[in-house]
Amino acid sequence: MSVALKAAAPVRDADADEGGGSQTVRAQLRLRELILGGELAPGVRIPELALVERLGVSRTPVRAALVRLAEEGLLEALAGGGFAVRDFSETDICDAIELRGTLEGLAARLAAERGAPALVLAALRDSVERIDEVLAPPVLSAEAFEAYIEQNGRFHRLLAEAAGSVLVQRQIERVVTLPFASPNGFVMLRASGADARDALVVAQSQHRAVLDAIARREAARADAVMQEHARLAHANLRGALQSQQGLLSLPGARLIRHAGR
Amino acid sequence: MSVALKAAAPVRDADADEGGGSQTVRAQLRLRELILGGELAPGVRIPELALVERLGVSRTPVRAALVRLAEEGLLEALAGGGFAVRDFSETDICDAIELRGTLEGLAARLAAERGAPALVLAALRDSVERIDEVLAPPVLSAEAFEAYIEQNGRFHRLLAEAAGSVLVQRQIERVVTLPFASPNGFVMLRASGADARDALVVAQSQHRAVLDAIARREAARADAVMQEHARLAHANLRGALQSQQGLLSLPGARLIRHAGR
DNA sequence: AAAATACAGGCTGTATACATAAATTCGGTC
DNA sequence: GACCGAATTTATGTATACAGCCTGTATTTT
Repeated sequence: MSVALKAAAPVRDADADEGGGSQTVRAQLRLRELILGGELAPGVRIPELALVERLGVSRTPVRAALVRLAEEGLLEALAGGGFAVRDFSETDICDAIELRGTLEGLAARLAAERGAPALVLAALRDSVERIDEVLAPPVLSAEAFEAYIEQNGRFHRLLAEAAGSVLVQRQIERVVTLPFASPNGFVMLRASGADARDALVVAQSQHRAVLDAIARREAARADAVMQEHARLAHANLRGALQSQQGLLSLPGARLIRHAGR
Repeated sequence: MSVALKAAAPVRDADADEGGGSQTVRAQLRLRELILGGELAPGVRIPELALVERLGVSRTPVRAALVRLAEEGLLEALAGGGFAVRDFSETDICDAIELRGTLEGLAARLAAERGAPALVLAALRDSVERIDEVLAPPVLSAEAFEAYIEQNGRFHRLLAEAAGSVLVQRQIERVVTLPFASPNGFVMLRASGADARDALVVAQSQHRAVLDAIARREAARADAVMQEHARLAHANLRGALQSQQGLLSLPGARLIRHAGR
């Protein structure tokens, strides 16, 4: 009973002091890593005590983290109590991509209709320019890909902000939490392909188009372009599903339920 | 310390045994009622102990309910810990309506593209027929309004189901949780108006149009009609904001932050 | 032999006790 | 009289103890 001996111990324990936040936040982050890393089998109940052991915190923050991640959609609440890792079908992934496209389209439309804040617009322009620089050389290095992923993520975050609606922003954040729905979800597994740069060039042209549409207040165009932008991920998904080994490199690949099982 | 005396008492207490579910679910429902009823001032921190007293359960389920409702968007997590009731601007309400329209449009589009399950389609038809019956008489009774609200809610729930995507369904449910974003949000405060029946007739014509579009697999039409359908709420909102007293009758009216404050 | 029931084990849901951090108030000093 | 600091009070975050429920297994009965 090493746990029992810890009674009345100071909160800040020596072991596992990685995250900066509270125990709950740390547990939530660590647990998400565990899920996305595929270390917890989908569908089977996760005993809370197992997580207490693995995460090094007591049941209360574990439980809080479980509830949070269930609301996030990564876990499902079981009938007899407790939680299990959700698994996602191919259709679910398509839906998630479509959902992101729809919501980002809405964000772009609202930004165009109402006008985005000058600061956000400037940041968006900066983001696009930086991606231009990244894509300038005819062959991309690994660092270039890294930089693209960072700026791409920034662009999409800024776009969600540009709508000026916390509600829309929250909703987008929630969808993007699912690993395959992330704007960067399928980017990395294209890194090896010969047409890797071409795919990013196309995506970047859409970035520029959306930005232009928002600046010119062309709402319908902004919406349409952003929806199409998300659909790039569909093509990437199809490609990834054919070359099996590519799929395994993306975060949360183990959560995908294959037809066989 | 009446609370302390309850120590080791059986879980099923005699008092406040309304809801059937667990303590947490009961606390969540009761707390939502409290928030929507405007009994908790927006912006100020809610002491957990106050809720323990009002809800008659211990801190653990109270805390769980707080976390759930924060994820739902009705509460905001404060910087120094704890939670407070969120308040919503007029823009937020518009956004919520637009968001619902966009997501329900997506659901309708997906249902049209992929084909809705026969059972769901039949239920949708039944729902529309029942609303037809409700709207048949030239003057509507209070019971008729009640019946409309029930069937309208059923129609929208079924539509979210018709897309065949749990992801989309969940997302819609989340938006609808906000009182003013509900499909029935502004229906009741039109009950008194002279053109009350006319508004419902228009809405019903759109119900029929969406259903027709889904059945004929006309995806773009289904999407467009559903978006326009949600925009009826915009007009209702404008009307409600002009005649002040109407606003107070809708659930969660106290959460609306007025320009003055 | 098969099915149903009873028992046991473990797990979750719930309640409370404790420690730490924050806010407010009171007292002292400038 | 006003401002700053310290102490007290309170509230949250965390840990654990307890009780009911579900599940799985074994035994008994038909």
